[in-house]
Amino acid sequence: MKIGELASRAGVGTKTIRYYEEIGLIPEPERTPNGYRDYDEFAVERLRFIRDAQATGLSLTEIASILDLRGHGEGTCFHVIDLLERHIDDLDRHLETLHKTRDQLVTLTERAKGLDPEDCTDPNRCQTITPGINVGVSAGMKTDHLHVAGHPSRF
Amino acid sequence: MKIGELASRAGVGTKTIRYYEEIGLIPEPERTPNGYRDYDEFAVERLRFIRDAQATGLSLTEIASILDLRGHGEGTCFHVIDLLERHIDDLDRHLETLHKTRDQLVTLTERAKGLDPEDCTDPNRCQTITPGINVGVSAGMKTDHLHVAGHPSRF
DNA sequence: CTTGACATTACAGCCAGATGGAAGGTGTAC
DNA sequence: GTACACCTTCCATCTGGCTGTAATGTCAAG
Repeated sequence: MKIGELASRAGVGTKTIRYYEEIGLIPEPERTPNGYRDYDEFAVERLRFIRDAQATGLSLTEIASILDLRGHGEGTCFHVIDLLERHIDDLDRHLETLHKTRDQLVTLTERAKGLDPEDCTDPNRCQTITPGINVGVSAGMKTDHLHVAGHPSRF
Repeated sequence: MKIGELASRAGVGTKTIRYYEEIGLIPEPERTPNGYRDYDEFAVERLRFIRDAQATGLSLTEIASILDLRGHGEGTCFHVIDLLERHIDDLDRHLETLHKTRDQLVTLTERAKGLDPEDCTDPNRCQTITPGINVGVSAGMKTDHLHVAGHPSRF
């Protein structure tokens, strides 16, 4: 399949695919006689995996090291297993914060809805975030080593 | 409290705080006679909220619009409530993907551990991602409008 | 009265992760 | 045979969110 089809099936742009190839995240595909990239089914899988892994906070570089486990000897294997285990750990903590903050956002929304719309023009009443809203959340949450993909990356 | 104390209490850098002020995410604080920024307790709350909201995938601009609900009239209120509701929705879907992908990463790790280390040098065996690993995951997951903060933002 | 940690501003630079555009080749449908 | 979508490479640019640097000011402790 050509790059355009792969792109639409995997839900990314063609630019992105070429970029991934350039940084070694996906292997160079076969080429048709006219020079067009020619992908197989597996490529769709791989791109989807990349998207999901990215969503968990793995960087493209980390994903590359996971995808490229073969042919690098024990050391790399252990390194990657370690990376994965630490990441899963961080991810679990992140999920916890996420759940808590989600609930906080719900509270915030309820509150915003509960306000009399007329009060919205009153600078003293329609302030959605107030002291106390965060009580019990974010205390001691250390999720620092975990990070998420760059800006235009949508979940 | 001075910027340094606020920074360490909220778990961010002083640069970050000044940057937030610059983009209007936090209000300009009082100044001491010598020109130093002077913050109150509420500022710590606010910064923590920002961190958590950011972790759920809200951009700083979106957070700003939530934080700045007052004094903008009904329209803005409804707009923000809408933003929040859609975001919570997206977040729920994202959490689902995240949980699934987490499990997938666990599987991947188990698999990597199960491989005989000697095979790691064999390009044909130690390929951690293979067709099939993603089966049942990422199908139809559309979390597109949700996005996460820029690159150095750690969870 | 100097050292050292802190603060100030202004502005440049960095990073991941794309994204855009120019200039040109390909291929199929009408 | 020409429109039109789609492909190619190369290179520049954008975005979000910081982060660093320089040049300078403030202030408490020893």
